[in-house]
Amino acid sequence: MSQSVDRAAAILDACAPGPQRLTHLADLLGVHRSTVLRLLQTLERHRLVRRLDDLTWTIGYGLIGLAVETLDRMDLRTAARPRLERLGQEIGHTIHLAQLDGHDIVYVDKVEGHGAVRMASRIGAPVQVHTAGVAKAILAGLPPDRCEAVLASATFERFTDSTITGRAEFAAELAKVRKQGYAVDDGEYESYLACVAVPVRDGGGAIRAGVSITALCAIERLEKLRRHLPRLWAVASEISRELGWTGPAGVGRSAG
Amino acid sequence: MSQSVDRAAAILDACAPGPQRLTHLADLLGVHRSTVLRLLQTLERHRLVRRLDDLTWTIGYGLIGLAVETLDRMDLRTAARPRLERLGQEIGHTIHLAQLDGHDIVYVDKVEGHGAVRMASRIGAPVQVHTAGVAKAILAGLPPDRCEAVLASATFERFTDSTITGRAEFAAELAKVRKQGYAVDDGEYESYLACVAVPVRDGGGAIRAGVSITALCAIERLEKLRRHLPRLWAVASEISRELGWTGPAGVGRSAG
DNA sequence: TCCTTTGTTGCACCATGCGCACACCCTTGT
DNA sequence: ACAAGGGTGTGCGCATGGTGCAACAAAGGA
Repeated sequence: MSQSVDRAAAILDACAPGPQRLTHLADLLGVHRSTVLRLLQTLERHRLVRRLDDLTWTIGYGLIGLAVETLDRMDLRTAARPRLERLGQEIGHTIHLAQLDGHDIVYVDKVEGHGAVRMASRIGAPVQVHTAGVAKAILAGLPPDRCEAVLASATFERFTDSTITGRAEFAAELAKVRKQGYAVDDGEYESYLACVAVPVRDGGGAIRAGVSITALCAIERLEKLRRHLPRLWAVASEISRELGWTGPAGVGRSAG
Repeated sequence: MSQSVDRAAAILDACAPGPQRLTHLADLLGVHRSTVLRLLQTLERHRLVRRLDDLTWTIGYGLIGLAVETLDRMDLRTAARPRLERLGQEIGHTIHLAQLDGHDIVYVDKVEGHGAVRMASRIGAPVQVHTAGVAKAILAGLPPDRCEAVLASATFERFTDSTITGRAEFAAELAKVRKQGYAVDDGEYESYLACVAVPVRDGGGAIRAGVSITALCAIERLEKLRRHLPRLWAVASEISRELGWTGPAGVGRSAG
């Protein structure tokens, strides 16, 4: 492990929520401000941070460029993006695409809904594995050992009255997802949000990703969101095909 | 300067174009593979890189999250995004938003056009300062010393027959931009692309950003793109107002 | 005008980062 | 079945790079 790189990474983490002063970063890291300044100067040289006019430090465009270049080259996103944009245009709700990443599930794409309210979810951020529809859609399609590995770190924290907090109860929920071919988040993370989600298959037919539609309950309750499932299954299936999957055609539990 | 952080940053740069093997990164950096492995392990711990199933290394979701979080918090982007999406929806061409960053100009937002062809421009990437319309729109509005500082590193490389390669010629072009209130790229970078651009003002009235419309000449030549200028000036003005600018209302040279 | 805070730099010291040697794993060829 | 080649991963001793300190500069507020 490299201590200097560790510190540099901590500086980057600290700068993402907003520009930070040198002395604040030194306090945060517990090192001398001359140490932080040298780390910042090296990060600045690579455009990973930049210094603003008021002498605060923020994330640099070089880092942003690395992230955007990486996202632009992801097959899953390339296959999904135009389809998610069209779907978002049609139905007007927030669309998420998420992918398994080791023992995490992360958002990899997002199409904002038409309404005045924006979801706080963010590309690159981890998904709540025990509440998010898209997480359940993926977990339900994983081999048991892989599913267990992802859930090993889950705390099953109660967020609302609807949150599933028991592991046995959650296993039953996943069995239900496998049976019906889609997952839901029925106010389990935020009581006023509802979501339906379906899995996306990779070229080998394995489930590594999922796509979801989320809406405010005040705008569209879960029952009405379910009406979009045929369309969502179709989108998932198209994405899966573009990734090389050659399984059964059509909508429903076999799709995606 | 920190040598370890320098190397870690070089690893990140190398991974953005695509996943890389350990031995390749060691060759690239000219250090021992055990050195690279330890740097990678530290970067992985902070989710700045991730290891794929085939043991190659790629940019991690943690880094992507830092970038997206930073972009999401930028006032300029927040003000611009819904307006650029609406404009893109209306006219169907690629829209760019770029901002001055020290002595560089970088793309900070982009709305893809409707057509089958996608522009290679990328958020976070630097703009060609002597050819891009959006760069000329910004440069024309800078104080002379600031403009010179940006141009100091420009090479005025000839890309097409239309490229402006003389500094005096370029100064004349900027004078023209000031006079007419908009800039163009008339096949100066790629012969088959045309673009119109206008500046965006910050809260204090200074010009630090610009917005542009780009199209394939085969779809819409420069003369027709000019017809979108009233709409583009209006968008730039709205963005400027949301950033706190209180200057003259209306379209034309005074706008944005 | 003075004090405080923040940012910056040169220098000496020591803790960390380095490469080496070895081990392990996987694939390919005989 | 075994050997060879290529790639990855780790423990350890040592040299060097990263560190904090002291001093200085700049800016802002009392």
